[in-house]
Amino acid sequence: MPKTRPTIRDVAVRAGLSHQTVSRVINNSERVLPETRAIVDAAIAELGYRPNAIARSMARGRSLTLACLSPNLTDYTFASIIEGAETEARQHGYFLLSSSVPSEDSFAALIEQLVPHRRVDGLLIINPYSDGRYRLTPENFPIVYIGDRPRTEAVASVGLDDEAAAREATNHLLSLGYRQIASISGPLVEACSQNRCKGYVSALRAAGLEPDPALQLEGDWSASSGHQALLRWQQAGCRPTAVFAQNDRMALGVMRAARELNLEVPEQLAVIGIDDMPLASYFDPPLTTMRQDMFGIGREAVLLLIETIEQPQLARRHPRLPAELIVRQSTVVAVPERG
Amino acid sequence: MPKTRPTIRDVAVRAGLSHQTVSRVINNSERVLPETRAIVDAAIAELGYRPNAIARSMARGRSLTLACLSPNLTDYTFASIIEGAETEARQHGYFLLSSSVPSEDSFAALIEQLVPHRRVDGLLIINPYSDGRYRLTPENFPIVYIGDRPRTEAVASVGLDDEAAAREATNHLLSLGYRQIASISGPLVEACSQNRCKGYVSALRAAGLEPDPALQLEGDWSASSGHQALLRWQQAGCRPTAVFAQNDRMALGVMRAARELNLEVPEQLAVIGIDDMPLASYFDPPLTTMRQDMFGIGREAVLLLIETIEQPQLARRHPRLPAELIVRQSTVVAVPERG
DNA sequence: GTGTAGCATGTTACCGGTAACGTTACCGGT
DNA sequence: ACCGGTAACGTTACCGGTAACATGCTACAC
Repeated sequence: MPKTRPTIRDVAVRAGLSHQTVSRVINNSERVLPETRAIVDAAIAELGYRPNAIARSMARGRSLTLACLSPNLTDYTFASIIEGAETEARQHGYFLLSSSVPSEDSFAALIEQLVPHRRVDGLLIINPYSDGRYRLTPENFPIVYIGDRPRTEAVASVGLDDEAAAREATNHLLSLGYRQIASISGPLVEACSQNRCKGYVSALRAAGLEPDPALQLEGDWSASSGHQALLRWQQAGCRPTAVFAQNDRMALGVMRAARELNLEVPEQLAVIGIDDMPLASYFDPPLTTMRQDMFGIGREAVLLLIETIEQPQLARRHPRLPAELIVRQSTVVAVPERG
Repeated sequence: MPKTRPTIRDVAVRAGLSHQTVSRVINNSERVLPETRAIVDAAIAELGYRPNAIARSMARGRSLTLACLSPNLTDYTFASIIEGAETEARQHGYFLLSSSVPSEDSFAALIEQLVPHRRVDGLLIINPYSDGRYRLTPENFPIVYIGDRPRTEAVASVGLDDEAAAREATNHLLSLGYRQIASISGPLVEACSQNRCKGYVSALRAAGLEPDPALQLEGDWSASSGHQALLRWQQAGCRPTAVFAQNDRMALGVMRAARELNLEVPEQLAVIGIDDMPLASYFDPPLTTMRQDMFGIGREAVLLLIETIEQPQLARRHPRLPAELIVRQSTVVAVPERG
């Protein structure tokens, strides 16, 4: 039993053929007689040969590896995107390196390790505009942005249809009769937050309501920022009857603040979020939200990236995926059990 | 401006030296005169040369890549472990492929793609005993198990000190005066669940109490299994005054069921979990739990794996990390604000 | 019968590094 | 003066594949 794995030349010797013929067989080339192929296949099976992926990458000049750079790996939205991307990548014969790059510095350092050294064939970048990292992305290299739409050409992107999702969330509240609808956004440097604000405003205007600037606050996606927002409205004497939070965590913070203020949800304050995070249905009360298909966004991102790698001349696309309204008890009082 | 990146030979020509001398410089070999090194460094800088990682892997026979195989990437415990592992790996010059392998089949397929093809130098396997995947792990290959302790030798492992964590959780409830303490475990096929049960039982015995089998149920880590557990005890006429759930999600399910049964938490039912998941402090009420350092477990796992790769002769270690009690309002009634 | 096209397979070079060994020059000891 | 040792650098082979071109054979047209 040999300690080192057999190579393509070992198989060739065993089959009594050249290593090039073996290469043709493992690459499904046409130019091989069926009986020759059978001989090679038998030799491969007998020796337990598997082509060395590194050597293949070396010869082809492609690593068949992609990387996904995310602010962190633990946030459920990012993790879902990565899971979707990883699944799709594997189906296309690629592997995915997913890396946590909290700061611009770590982002720059990782780019330097991945791109000039040819470790990966392409990059997926989540939330490139959350800080200055978009300025550090390499040029003339296959890249797909996830979340925000690129401000430059030659980079594809994919994300949620933020404006439509926000409009639908706001319309849901409007259809239930709420008129004093407050909004808490993500950081406004992110186009994603801006677009959700747009959707909120346009839904109000379409209903004949003029958006009140005092009812619009900027958060940072965290539960505590949602919590603070409601307290601030309270202190300012605003009395919203409903809150549209641009993500579920902030919505949860709002509900926590409501409890502290002895406001019943949804009777005195309706709350809607975006995401449908794992335990949203276990919140108190269960959270109405716009479900985002983050897994699907990750898959789509990889499809776009592979397209960019294999067909560089194609125009870059920017698909937006729809969100789905999930009605729970944070906007509608519980209905009696059926049956 | 050349389209292809410069190679080590381009640098050699530019420096008027051999490519081997350039190789010595980029590998910090001793045997180079300082002035020669300066010439090479200058040539490298002028050409913007970066060593090709793939070629290096090829020549050295090592990919400098590790893989982490996890049932999924979205569960916060797994994601934290992966983030810790990825961070530590990068600090040691390795990259980490993290893959979602929900089933035994996908696990086997991925192992086949990674190991015989030499894509990675070692494997991190999360929860190998949650199903039969431990039987599919390759032999004579560097592996570290995360979670359960291996039933075979030659594999290192790292995880929480489950028994101690469970003992401390139970002791916390005992110290508050609770005596009817129920327990809901993870799947009992996982050693981790078994060990937490052991800790629970030993704490009760140490307090002079005989554990009641009727108060011990098996869950599956999901919130709904925690929910069902409390309802089942209720139907069976059991009246626990406190519940130790082996993770936070099940604890959340218990609290949801308590609300449906109009049981006040913690006045009529105290609840403690394990993990300290991100929003545990935003649960209603905020959840008392044993904080698990999953990030640290991931880091430690990579250290063990690199040790296994680089010093195969060393005996395998099995460190266990401690948990930390985080007291919140699900076991202790809210204290008045200080100040 | 011969030129030639086409197919199956072989030979050689190459991808970009590293490793082993070779060469040269200089040094000190006797 | 001769020898052995060693530092500094060069030459060649090699890692395990792929790509381009070469070869030998068969079939067919003229």
